[in-house]
Amino acid sequence: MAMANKDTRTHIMDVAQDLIQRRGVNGMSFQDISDAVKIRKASIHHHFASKQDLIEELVTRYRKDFGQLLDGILASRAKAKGKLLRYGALFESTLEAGDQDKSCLCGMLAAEVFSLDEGPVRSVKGFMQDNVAFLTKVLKEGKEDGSLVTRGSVEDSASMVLAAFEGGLLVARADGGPEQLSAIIRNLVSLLTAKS
Amino acid sequence: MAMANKDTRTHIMDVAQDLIQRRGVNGMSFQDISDAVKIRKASIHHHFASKQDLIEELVTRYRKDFGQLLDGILASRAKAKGKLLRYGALFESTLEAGDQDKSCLCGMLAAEVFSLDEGPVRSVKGFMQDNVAFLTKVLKEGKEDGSLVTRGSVEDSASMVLAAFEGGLLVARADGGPEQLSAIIRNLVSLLTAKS
DNA sequence: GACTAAATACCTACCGATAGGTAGGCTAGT
DNA sequence: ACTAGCCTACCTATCGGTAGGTATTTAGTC
Repeated sequence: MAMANKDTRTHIMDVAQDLIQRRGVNGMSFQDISDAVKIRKASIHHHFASKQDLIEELVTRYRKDFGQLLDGILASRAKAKGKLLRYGALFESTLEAGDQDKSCLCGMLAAEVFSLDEGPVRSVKGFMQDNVAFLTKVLKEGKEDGSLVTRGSVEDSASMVLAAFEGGLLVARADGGPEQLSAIIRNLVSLLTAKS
Repeated sequence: MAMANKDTRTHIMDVAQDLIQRRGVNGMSFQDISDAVKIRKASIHHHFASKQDLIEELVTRYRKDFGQLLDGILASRAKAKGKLLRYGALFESTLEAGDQDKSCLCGMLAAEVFSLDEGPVRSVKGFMQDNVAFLTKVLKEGKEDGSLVTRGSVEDSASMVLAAFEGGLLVARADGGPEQLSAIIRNLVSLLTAKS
């Protein structure tokens, strides 16, 4: 049939994403994928023409999946503060998974952005903008229902929250572990919570 | 005499640090250094036995230099909020320098922490702890003189500020540029400022 | 001051390992 | 007969690192 073997293809993508989230783009090689998927290195090229193509599909999928999670949070009945905590839990679950050493895919790619082709770079930027847009909605909502407070422009606050959570992942992974990330998230959400 | 040619040695370190801040550890090669310093690749090994040795010296120097800047801020007559802004300016100046594409050295190394030997990892952790310790002092001071407010433990707040600034560098470099970083810093400092 | 010994700072030439990628063949299902 | 999916075998480029040589400078001794 016309479509590729979805299992192997997805397997390759899953393994590659995992490797990038742990070691970064330049720390991940086709040989690593080959070893994990138990397929010859050359066979990977049957599914993905080049490394950059693989990365592009990876970040596109990640952005889409993450976007759906954000939409789910937006559509939930939770109050704005609850939405913010659920958003934070996405970052926490990334670090808590497996060997507690994974970062956000787009956070890693953002660090190594100059090793990326135009396509992936656009998608990484898009991911950041998606997150800022999401957070802007949540913070606005919280301002209106009186559960959250911000200073300055709401968009800037949204950028700040994204930066804190992405940076939290970075700092916690290198130093304090999942507890530090949780503490960071709790601390910022608390700071954004309106006094009762 | 007994000491190495300081000029070349320092030149290598400067170039290597620059490359890592732009492209990351695994995106920097001895050949890149060779091209920039105009020295044969093999000659780099005369000054640094291995890549990890070079990285180790790099991060040690960075941590020391950054620590002196932090001490300078602590010793200044500025109020706590002013110290926080001066601290933020350190991150801003990193991104604003040159082609506006440099990140914090330790932020980059934190992302690629699993490509590092034990020595460099310890130093990166130490850098994070230095920064949290510094921020804890500043935030405590601000709490006492009434210029800053925090919620929860001051240490957690310090972690959060570090995460936000490191993450701001990451996000801004990939997407919104120096203006986004400045907005993030301003926004968080404003959020931490006591109402007058 | 002249001669020697050693160390410094670089060089050319090379190493094995690995990087991403290509060519072409085999096999099984449509 | 065709194609999807995987294979072996191989390519060139580059990686970090090594071996060994050559000037040049420094230090010590007569």
